[in-house]
Amino acid sequence: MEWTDETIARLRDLWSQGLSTAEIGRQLSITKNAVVGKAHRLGLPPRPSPIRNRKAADGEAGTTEAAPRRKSPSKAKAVEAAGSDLFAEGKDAAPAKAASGVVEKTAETPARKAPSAPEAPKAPVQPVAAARVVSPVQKEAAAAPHREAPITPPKPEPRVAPAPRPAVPPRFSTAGIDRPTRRGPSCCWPIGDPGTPGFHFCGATPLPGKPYCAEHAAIAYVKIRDRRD
DNA sequence: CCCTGATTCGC
DNA sequence: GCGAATCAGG
Repeated sequence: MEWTDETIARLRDLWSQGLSTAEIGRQLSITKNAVVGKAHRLGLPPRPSPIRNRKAADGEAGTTEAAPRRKSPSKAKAVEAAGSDLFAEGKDAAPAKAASGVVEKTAETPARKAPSAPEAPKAPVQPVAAARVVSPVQKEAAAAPHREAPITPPKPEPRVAPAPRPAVPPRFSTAGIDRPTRRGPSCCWPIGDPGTPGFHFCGATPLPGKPYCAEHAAIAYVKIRDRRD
């Protein structure tokens, strides 16, 4: 995966908007693992994860286990490697088991529920805008690749949801982020890193029904259009 | 079962 | 650095 400044910017954008990793991955045509991995490397703020930290609050009894989370995949290998030592004889360890595409990735479920709106995290992250629900459209596009239209290509049709004006009430200090002076629609393409002093939005006049101006809409949606396979 | 994100580790 | 494999909670 080529992590260009563009893709990273989009990753950060989508990430800060609270989209799920899988969703981000879909929009970027990468796996959620890639998204999560990259997000971590970028040091993006972790979003409420389904799994709790085993010891969110310490002070419990017991204790000796500082970090027994080491099960890790290496175990399989360790067994495989060291297996010849103890258990080699009686039975084969049969290390292969989970490897088979167990859950896989829900390849292309035709009818997927729209990504539920992520709850606002209490963490110091600030959702800048509502999540863009674009998946259904994508699915639609992908679901109907079979179109006999040699001479009459159906209208290009924006593959993105209209995305109503978010109009996010500034509950926290937005000082430093230059907001559009007027209240009309403005391009909300993020410039810079959210949370840093220089961060701001494009602010140009967006395309009708789109959250971005022509320039950024091209960047934002080209991949989506391209990703349909 | 499905979803989710986190972590590890081979590449 | 990257991401698949894996783990683990809801």
